[in-house]
Amino acid sequence: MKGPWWQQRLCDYGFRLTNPRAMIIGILRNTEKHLSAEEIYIDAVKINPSIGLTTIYRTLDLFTQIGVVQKFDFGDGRARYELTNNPLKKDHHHHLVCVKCKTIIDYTDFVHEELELMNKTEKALSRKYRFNIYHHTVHFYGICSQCQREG
Amino acid sequence: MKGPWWQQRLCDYGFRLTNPRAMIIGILRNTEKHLSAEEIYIDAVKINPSIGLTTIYRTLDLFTQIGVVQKFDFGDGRARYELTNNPLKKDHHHHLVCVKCKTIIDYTDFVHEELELMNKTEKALSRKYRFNIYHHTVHFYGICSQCQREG
DNA sequence: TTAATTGCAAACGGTTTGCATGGGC
DNA sequence: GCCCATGCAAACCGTTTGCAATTAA
Repeated sequence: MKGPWWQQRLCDYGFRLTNPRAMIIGILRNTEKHLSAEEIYIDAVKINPSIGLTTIYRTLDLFTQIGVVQKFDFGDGRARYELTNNPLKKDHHHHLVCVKCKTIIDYTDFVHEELELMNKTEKALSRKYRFNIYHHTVHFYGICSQCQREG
Repeated sequence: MKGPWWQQRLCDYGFRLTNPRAMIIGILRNTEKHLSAEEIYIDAVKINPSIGLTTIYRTLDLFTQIGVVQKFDFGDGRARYELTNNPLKKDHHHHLVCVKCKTIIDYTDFVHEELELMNKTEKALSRKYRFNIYHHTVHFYGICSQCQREG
């Protein structure tokens, strides 16, 4: 085979389980959470203690660029990643964020209605701007009830 | 007057123009851009050379919490701020982001339709979760046409 | 005279980079 | 042998914090 591994077809990755790519995909496949690079690293070390955090970052960056994983920013100062089309995930990224205490609420209200519009918008934007769109986020920012009470 | 300045009514701020609050509001009022803390600092230094970056951060954080400014994260590693209800701004935060070259496109398509749904959702979420919502963002992530071409 | 505000420098924390080593065709 | 991949340590960079000094009421 010629060229770096990620330019080859993704489905025929024939590497060992201790391989960074295999580990990261495996870890992300088995969780419903949004894992940070460090959380993935902690899990990866259990499989292959000699892996480095740098490799995790580099692999995740590549995966993000080729669309295998999605990178999210929840405003807590660290990026979070999840596998594209993970069947375990409901895959809705609609959040209520408190700008004071940084609490994040995953809301599920109106998601159906929103998704309908989002998908329609996504299609139209893809066409118009020739973007290959992987995912979207909807964030509402404000003050939670707790913080309102505390003035 | 008793208590810290920000617990007093905001409209009667009677401080000098070299005061951090006055400078930041003035700077944000006169731009259509999303400024980062450092960009605001650079402008502020022109008015009052003795101001420190720390004060900019602290003031912006307070302004964000009391709703005077809105804090945005565009994924470029630095926070960006803008004045709430700035008449210079169209105030729509709907973006297309390329995960490869980090290009950001402000799209205006479907904004009317989206805003309608967003406002409806905002009202319902406010009520249900007792959130005092200031603003929202809609982000689509993917690969731009340029980056698709470059493989 | 008491509390709030500020600037400086240092710390912090997540991420990136330089570089030398190691591994796979 | 030649890329490519990897780990380590150090650098990076936006942001936060400790603290002493200053300012405002």
